[in-house]
Amino acid sequence: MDEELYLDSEELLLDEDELIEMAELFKMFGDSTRIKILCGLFEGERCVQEITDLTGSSQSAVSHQLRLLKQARLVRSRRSGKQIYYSLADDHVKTILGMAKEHLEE
Amino acid sequence: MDEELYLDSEELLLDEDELIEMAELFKMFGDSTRIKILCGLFEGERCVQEITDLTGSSQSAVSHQLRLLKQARLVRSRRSGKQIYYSLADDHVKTILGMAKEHLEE
DNA sequence: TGAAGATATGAACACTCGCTCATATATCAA
DNA sequence: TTGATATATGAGCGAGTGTTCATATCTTCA
Repeated sequence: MDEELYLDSEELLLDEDELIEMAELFKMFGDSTRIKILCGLFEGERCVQEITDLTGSSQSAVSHQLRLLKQARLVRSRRSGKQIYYSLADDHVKTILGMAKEHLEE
Repeated sequence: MDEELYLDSEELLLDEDELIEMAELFKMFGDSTRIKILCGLFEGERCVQEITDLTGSSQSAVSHQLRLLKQARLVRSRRSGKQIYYSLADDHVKTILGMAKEHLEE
């Protein structure tokens, strides 16, 4: 059994659980609606209605996706009156998307 | 129509095509078999048989995944006799996986 | 309390994905 | 050429995904 994979000089080790966790994380970035949402939050928090307008998807679709993004701890939410405001949970989101852009530009 | 999304101070702009391209890229990372394969190539090129042993998947499954990774330009291949050796096409792969690991460790 | 607005949720459906199984292709050695 | 080894490929299947539609929940205001 290869329970752990030794990866490189940077000591990147992954066991079976981390592997699955990592795949789950990347799945979140693997949909253009979700990327739109995440990019829409780059400049700061936005309520669902704003995000819906931004992405051009339906309110329901956006809400379902926001739930997934929240479960993956990529976004946070806070209620203010009738609206719920979402924001990026982590600066790594920006970094990861930026890295991907660089890759695609080659 | 929001044909372009202005994203942040780092000038990350994405049009509709780039958005889809980026989602396609991340989909490649969204499966633990493929991550295993990519990680297995961190230290250098390996032939299909080695990769198959490394991942614990079937030869056929690995071959299918390698084809996808190649289409996504994440790996290259070269033949040497009966074997075909695969290697990472890009150092960004390491960087992206490393970034994800950092994110998960928080 | 009741109506209206904002968001979330569940069911259903079409579509995609990753696997297996069988088979094809390619290369080498005898 | 024949057989053996290495890899690729196509069909088919079960599981998962993203959307829509209808409806539920939560909040404010009158």
